[in-house]
Amino acid sequence: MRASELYAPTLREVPAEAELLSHKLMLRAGLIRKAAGGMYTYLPLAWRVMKKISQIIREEMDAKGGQEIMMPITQPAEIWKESGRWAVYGDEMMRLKDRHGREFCLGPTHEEMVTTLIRGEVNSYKQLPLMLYQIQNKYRDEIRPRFGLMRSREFVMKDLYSFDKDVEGMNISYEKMYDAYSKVFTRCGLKFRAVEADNGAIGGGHSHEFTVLAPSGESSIAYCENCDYAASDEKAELKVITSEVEELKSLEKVKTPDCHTIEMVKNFLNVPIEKTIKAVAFQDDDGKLILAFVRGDHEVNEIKVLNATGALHLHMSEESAINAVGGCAGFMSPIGLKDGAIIVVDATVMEMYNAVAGANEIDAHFINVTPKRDFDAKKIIVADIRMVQEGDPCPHCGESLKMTRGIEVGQVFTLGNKYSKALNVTFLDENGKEKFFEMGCYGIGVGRTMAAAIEQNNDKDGIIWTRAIAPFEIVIAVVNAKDAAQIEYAEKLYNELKNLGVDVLLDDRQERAGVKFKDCDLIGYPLRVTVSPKTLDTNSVEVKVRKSGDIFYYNRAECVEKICHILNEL
RNA sequence: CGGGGUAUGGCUCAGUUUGGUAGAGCACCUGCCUUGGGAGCAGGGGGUCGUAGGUUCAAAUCCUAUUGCUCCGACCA
Repeated sequence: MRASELYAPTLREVPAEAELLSHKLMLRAGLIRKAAGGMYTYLPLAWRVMKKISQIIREEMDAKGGQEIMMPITQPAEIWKESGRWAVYGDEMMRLKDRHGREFCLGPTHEEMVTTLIRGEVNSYKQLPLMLYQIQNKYRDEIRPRFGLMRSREFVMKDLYSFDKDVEGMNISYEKMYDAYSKVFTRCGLKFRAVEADNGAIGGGHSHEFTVLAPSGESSIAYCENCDYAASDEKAELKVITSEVEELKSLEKVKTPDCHTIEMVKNFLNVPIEKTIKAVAFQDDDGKLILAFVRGDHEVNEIKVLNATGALHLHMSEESAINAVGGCAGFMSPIGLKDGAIIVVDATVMEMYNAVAGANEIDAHFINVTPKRDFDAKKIIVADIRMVQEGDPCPHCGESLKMTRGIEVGQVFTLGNKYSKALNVTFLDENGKEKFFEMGCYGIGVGRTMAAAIEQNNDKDGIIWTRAIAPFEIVIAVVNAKDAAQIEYAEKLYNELKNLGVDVLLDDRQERAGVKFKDCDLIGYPLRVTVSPKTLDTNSVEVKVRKSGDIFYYNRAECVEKICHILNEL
């Protein structure tokens, strides 16, 4: 490919619409252009990257027995009504009607499609396991598309669906996909973690999110450097922190004028923050008051509160609800409250001795609170309800957890028979018994993977592609393209490399050298070979590694071999 | 859906307060010059100022409505 023929409109200035670094770089480097909110055209460079990522995915899916298919983007409403998700999916689903008024949607996902595909066709356990996948556009009418390809309304996704005869088989398929995903993201040169995730409404099975580590990511994860443990911040389990047993002092009420925050109480009474108990008041959808208590230096994890109480949604409570049970905002504790509230106490709080907690009256706190003694065990729920913090012990090995942010690029989870049951799709097992398929589904955002790679690999000059997914592996920059000698020299080298199967771009544009160098750095080809009057004089070439900035000079005779060698190291 | 911002040439923006007939830089075209880090000189093309109403002798500018985009929040496989 010649740069003079390549459609890659680079920009000097950043369009105002972009905020995220990867988004800015993709626009500036001429990778993408916006068509509408959350919808982008992939220009040649981006599409080359996407094709390379897709190919890696294909190879790894096929290696596990996956078979590629292509299902329609447009799906009939009937199957969604049958599974019950036509109503559940809400505004996020793009809906349309044909000329006869029949309802369709643009597929946000394809469980219904693939499950009904095999309905009546796969009838025997002998045909299992089966893994089908596609790489195709998905549609989700996001409330707020943003960050370019990170959160768009139309996006390219690989989705694979596994069908097994039993849970055991399903778990094997899951493990295969977990392994395949690790290989895919490793080959893409990404630093990532497989993060334990919540299965949410589906429940029961396993779920991992494959998260690329990047400070700009939308999700926050806790991970351990000592073992493999990693979990989303909301999912991260926490062990009880025990404190040294102390001699119990008697409960005492003290005046704490105007001390309605933990910080003020701590300072006023001059106690360490670890000796204080904090209250957070929620109400569920029915208006039921839920009081959550954690140690003063901890934060409440709302998801865990939901799980502990069985509530479906939480919002901050009205003051009147607090007053109704004899509480007092800013000065609350479980001691002496009237019935009517669900009280959830973090397990770590139950291990505290002689602590400070609210007295349920204005400007007063209790001191010497020992929850084991002073809280009414019959009226409280004890559970892990705190949010993980940096330095908390790993639930697997006990080492300190680290916190980081990440971009979710893939997810694997087991579905069980949720969809086969809803859509009534069965087969006959060894005993001639009718059974529902045990399914799993596994997604990778292709565009998001590309964006994440940029987010993780860039510098002030632009993108730094890893070789495996670079739009071109090498660019040959001709300093003066009007000089026939340089062009001729470069073309010869270009052909040699091309014949060896190297993915090479010849920058033969009649631009000044500075423009070419800037573009090369911005687009981020892993290797740049420069042909100039200087190199011509010495019958050599200059090779620059984008990532390290290292520059090498090689004689013409040995340069092809040397270039291939460097390439293999990248 | 709530709150803010914004809309002027392909891009970045000025001009709006105080109405007077549209500007800069970059990009583009032509020529010259130049070729190791987004050069220089000269000439040139391109905008019904988001849209629709209204006020006015006169509207990019003031008023009303509407739409797109964007940020924060809520929400989110």
